[in-house]
Amino acid sequence: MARTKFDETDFKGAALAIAAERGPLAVTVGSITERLKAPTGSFYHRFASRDILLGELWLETVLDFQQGTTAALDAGDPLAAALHTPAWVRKHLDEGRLLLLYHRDDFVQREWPQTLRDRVAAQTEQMAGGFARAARLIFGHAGPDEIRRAQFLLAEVPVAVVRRHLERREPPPPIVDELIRITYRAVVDDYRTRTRSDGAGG
Amino acid sequence: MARTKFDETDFKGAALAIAAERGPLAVTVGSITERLKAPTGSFYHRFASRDILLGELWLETVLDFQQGTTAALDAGDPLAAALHTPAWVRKHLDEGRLLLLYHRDDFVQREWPQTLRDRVAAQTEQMAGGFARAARLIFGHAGPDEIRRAQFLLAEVPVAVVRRHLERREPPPPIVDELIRITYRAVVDDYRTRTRSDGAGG
DNA sequence: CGACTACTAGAATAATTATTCTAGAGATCT
DNA sequence: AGATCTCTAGAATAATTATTCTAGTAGTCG
Repeated sequence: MARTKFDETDFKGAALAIAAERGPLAVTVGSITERLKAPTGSFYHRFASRDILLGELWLETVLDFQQGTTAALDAGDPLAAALHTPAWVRKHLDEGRLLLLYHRDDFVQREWPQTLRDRVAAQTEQMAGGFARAARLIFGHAGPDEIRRAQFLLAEVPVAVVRRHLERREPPPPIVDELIRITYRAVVDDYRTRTRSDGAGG
Repeated sequence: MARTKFDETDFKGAALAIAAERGPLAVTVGSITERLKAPTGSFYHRFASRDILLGELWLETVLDFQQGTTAALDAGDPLAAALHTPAWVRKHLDEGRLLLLYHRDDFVQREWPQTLRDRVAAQTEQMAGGFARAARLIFGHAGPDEIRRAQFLLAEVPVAVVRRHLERREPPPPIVDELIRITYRAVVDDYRTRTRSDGAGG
C-alpha cells in the first residue's frame, strides 16, 4: 500500500471550503486538486465522479443540520426547532453558506447520482415528516393548512432571516432570534384566536 | 438592411423562458439560438456577450419588480409593499422564478459587465433607500434596528413564503398573503409595546 | 526478496460552451 | 442597376472541465 496522502475527508474539506468561498459551481475537480496539490488520479481513486463528491457533501451537511431540528421536536419544543437554524449556522458558517445560500441541484451538474438517490429521498421524507410532527405539536392538528404554517415557522422564516448574514459571512446577530420568536408567537396566537372564533381554519 | 428575423426581445424572451424552466445556468448561447432556430451570428450581432444579455435580463426584471414596491411606499403603504411580492409573482411567474429562486450572480459567469455596473449599483442603492424609507414609515425612525426589521418585513418574509410555490411553478395561494399580514402586524406591535415600556429600540 | 495492492502523478482525451470569422442575402438609397 | 448597410448563416476556434489512461512508487504479505 502506497502512502496515503489524500483521503476522502481531505477532498470533501477542500470542496466545502471552495463552495463556501465561491459557490458550488466553483468546485471543480481542478480547483479541489489544486487547493490540495493532489493529482486528479487520486481524486478519481476516491470518488467515481465530481457529482458524487458534491452530492455526498450536500447530503451529509443537510443531515447534520436536520438532526438538530429533529432533536428539538423529539423534545417537544418546536420553538427550539425554529431557533435551531441560527444556532447551527453560528457553529457552522461554511456549512451554512453551503446549505442555505444554494439549491440542492446547484451541487450536481447532471442528474443526482443513482447511488445517492435513495438517501436523498429518505432525507426529503424525513423533512416532510418533521413538518407534520411540528404541526401537530404547535397547532394540535396536521392538516395541509397547519403543515403549511409549520413550514413557514420552522423553515422559511429562519432561513430567510439568516441568509443576509450568511451572504456577508457573519454570524447571525441576536435580532435574528428575536424576529423568529416574534413571528412564531404571532402565528400561534393568530391560529388560536381564529379557530376559537370562526369554525375550522383549512 | 436585411430582413430582421430575430430582435433583442426575441433573444431575451427565449433566455427568460429557459431560465424559468431550467435555471440561468441552462441559458447558453446554444440553447437560446436552438430554441429560436437562429444562427449564433445573429445573437452576437445583438449582444456583445452572453453575460450582457443575461445581465440586462436580470436588471430589467428586478427593476420592474422594484417599481411596485416603490409605488406602494410612495403611497405611504408599507404593508402593500410587503404584499407586492406575491401580487407581482402571480402576474409574472417566469420572472418570479428568475428573480426569487436564483442569485444575481448566477446570471453572469464572470464579473458583471462594465456596461451594467452602474445600473446595478443604482439598483442596489434604490433598494437600500427603500428600506430606510419603509423603516421611517413603519416605525417612525430609520436606525439600523428599524431598517433591519423593515428588510425582514418587506423582503425576507415575502420572498421566503413565495419561494416554495415558485419551485412548483404554481401561483402563491392566499395563505401566503395571510402569513405576511400576520407577521407584519406582529413585528409592528412588538416594536410599539417595546419602545413604550423600556427606553429606545437600538 | 518478489509479487501484489493501493495509491500518487499527471498527460491525453472528450465534451461543452463562448466567441470569432467568413460568406452571402435582402433592403434601401441614389 | 449598383453600392452599401444590416443581418442571417453556420463553420472554425478557443477555453474550460470532467474523465480516462498509462506509469511509477511505496508499503505489505508470502
